[in-house]
Amino acid sequence: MTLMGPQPRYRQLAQTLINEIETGRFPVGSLLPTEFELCEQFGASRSTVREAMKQLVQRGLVDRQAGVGTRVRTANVSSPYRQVMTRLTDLQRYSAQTELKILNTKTVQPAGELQELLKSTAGQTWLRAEGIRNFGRRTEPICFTEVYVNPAFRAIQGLEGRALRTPIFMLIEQQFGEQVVEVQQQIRAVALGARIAKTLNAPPRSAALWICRHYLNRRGEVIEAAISTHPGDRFSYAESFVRDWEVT
Amino acid sequence: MTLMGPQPRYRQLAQTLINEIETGRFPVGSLLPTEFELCEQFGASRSTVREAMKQLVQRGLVDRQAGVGTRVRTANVSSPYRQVMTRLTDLQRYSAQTELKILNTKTVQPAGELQELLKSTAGQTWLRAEGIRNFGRRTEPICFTEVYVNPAFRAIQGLEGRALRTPIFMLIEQQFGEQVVEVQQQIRAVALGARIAKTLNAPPRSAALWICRHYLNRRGEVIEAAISTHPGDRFSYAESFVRDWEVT
DNA sequence: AAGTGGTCTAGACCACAGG
DNA sequence: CTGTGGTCTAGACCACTTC
Repeated sequence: MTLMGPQPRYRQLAQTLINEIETGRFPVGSLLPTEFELCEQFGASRSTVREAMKQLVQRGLVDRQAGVGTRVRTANVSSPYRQVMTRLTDLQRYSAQTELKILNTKTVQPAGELQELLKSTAGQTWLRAEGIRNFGRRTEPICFTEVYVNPAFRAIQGLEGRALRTPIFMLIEQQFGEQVVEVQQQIRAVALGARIAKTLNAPPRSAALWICRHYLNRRGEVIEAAISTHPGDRFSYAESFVRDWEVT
Repeated sequence: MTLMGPQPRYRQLAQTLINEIETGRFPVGSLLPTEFELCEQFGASRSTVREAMKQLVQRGLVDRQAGVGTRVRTANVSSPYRQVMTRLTDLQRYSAQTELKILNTKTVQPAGELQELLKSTAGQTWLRAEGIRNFGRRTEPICFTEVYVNPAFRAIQGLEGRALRTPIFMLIEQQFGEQVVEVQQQIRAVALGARIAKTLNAPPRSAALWICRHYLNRRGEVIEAAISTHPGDRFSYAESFVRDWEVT
C-alpha cells in the first residue's frame, strides 16, 4: 500500500509512534516495542526503525538505554507546530568576552529559600562566592554574581583574586571530572537592592535582570548554582530558535 | 584529568573533520570531500561517514545538499565545551495556558527605532495590535503586548475582540501558508512606563521583564514582531539546556 | 545467559543538481 | 548524462542491563 505521501518511511513510522504515544497506547513510563519487534510489525529494516527512534528522541518523547529499552518520557507533543530549538545563546560567548572578578568566598549552610533553590539537604556546607563581571575596558560592571558550589566540589581551586574568563562550572568539570549535562535557567525582573546597587554603582530600586542558572550532572544533582543581577541598562539576553523538524 | 573511553569511529571521524575545518584545510565556503571519497580515505563504510556528517550538521558547521555536496558554513566551533540546547521553553505552553485579549489594532508606518527593530523599509505599512495576556482566572494580567505584523499579512483575520489561545504567528502560518523557521528573542529589564502600568494595574516605575520576539521566514524576513512587558512579580522566564553531544 | 540498544559493514535505488 | 546526498536493506559484533 504505502503511498501515504512524499514522506520517507522513517518519518511515517515516527509519526505513527507519536500518535500512539499521544493516544495512550504507550503510556508515559512504559517501554516501546524493541527495535526488532518494530522491524517485524512495520516490515522495515532496523536502520529505518532506528532513524524513526532518533526522531522521537530528538523531540524528547522517549529515552533510550542499551540493555533496557525505549521508555516513554512524556506524551505532550502539544500541536505538531513549531517545536523550536535554540541553536546559539550567549551562554557560549558570554564568559569568553567578559571577566568575572571574585570578591570573596566563604562556606554556608543553606537554609530556607536558599536550601530549596539549591535542592540541598539540611546541614550540607556549600561554597559561596561573590563577584562582579566586567566587559573589557568598560568602566561599569555588567552584573553582580553569587555562586554556590556543591559541597563535593567546594575544594575548587583558582577562584579567589582572579579575573576569571572561564565559567566556574567548567573549572569544576576540569578539576573533578564531573560533567554538566543540563543547565536550567530562570530569568525575571527585580528591583536592584541597596547593597548590590552600591557595589555596581547603579541606582537603587532601578530595574534589573535577575538570572539564576542551575548546573546539573547526569543524576540531576545541582553541581553549581549562580545568580546574576544585571542593571537593566547594562545587559540584555538574546537567543535564537530554529525550527528543528518539518511539520508533518 | 578526565578519562574518556574510546570514542566510536563516527565521532573520531567527525572530530578529525572539525579539526581540519578549524585549521583551514577546508575553508569556509568550500566543499568537503564526498561521502564516497571519505569512505575511501578513512576506510569506513558510508553509514559511518554519514553519521559523522550528521555531527557536523548538528554543530552547524556544514550544510548538505543532494546533487551539490557538503559545504563549510563556518569554522567557528568556539570551545568544544558545552554546546547546549534548550529542550523545552515556555514558548510552547505559554500560549496554550494563557489568553491574549486584543485591545485595539491599527496600521502604522514604522520610523526611526521601530523601523530598525522591524527591519522595515521606509513607507511600509504594518499592522499594529495591542493586547493584554491573562492566565486563567487570575485577576491581574501577566503582560502588555504590542504586535507588529508584516504588511504582506496585515489582512490577518481573527484578532480583534477575541481571546486568543493561539500564537499570532501560527495564525499567519495557517492563513497565509508562510512558515516561520526562526524565532529571535531578546530579554531585558525595564522600568514600567506610566501607560502600561495603568493598563496592567501595576506600580509605575517598578521593574518589568521586556521580551521582544522576531518571527522570521525562510528568507530571514520579519513576519511578525511582538514586544511583551511583564511586571516583575507576575512572570519569570524559564528554560533548560541539555548537552547535545559529548565532549571529545 | 538472554535481550537491549549502539555501532558498523556492503551493498542498493532514488531525487536532484550540475554540465 | 554523471555524481551528489537521501533513503533503505540484511546482515554482523559489541557493551550493557537484567535475570
